[in-house]
Amino acid sequence: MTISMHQFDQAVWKIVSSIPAGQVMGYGEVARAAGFPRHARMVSKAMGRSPDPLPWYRVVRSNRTLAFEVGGRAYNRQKALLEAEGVQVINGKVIPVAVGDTGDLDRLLWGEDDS
DNA sequence: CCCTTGACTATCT
DNA sequence: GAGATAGCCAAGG
Repeated sequence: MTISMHQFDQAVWKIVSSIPAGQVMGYGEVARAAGFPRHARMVSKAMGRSPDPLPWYRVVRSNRTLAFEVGGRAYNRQKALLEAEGVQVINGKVIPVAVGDTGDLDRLLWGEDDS
């Protein structure tokens, strides 16, 4: 018989729900962890098919950016949820809690400018 | 069966 | 670092 994507879905749900708060995973990472490399695009569909709410907002692109258009509705929702867990999101880019202070970054995060 | 879509990724310019 | 290009793979029309 055919091995349906059911397996994939279950694996994805399990992995995504296991992502600790304040941490994020890439779509490709999730797919790989689920045992289905190169199925990054399917991860989103699998999450959408989940019967239970998942921390979908902890899943980002491989380059650590949000998958939605900056400023978009879904984007703002994901950004808010992430920041509620201490994860900074600047212009679509996700910054982990343990961010190195380089001064430049400091200014970026605090939105400071010359005076 | 062919073509389009998409919450993607890697590589090159 | 940003934009373009190619590869990827399942689902739906």
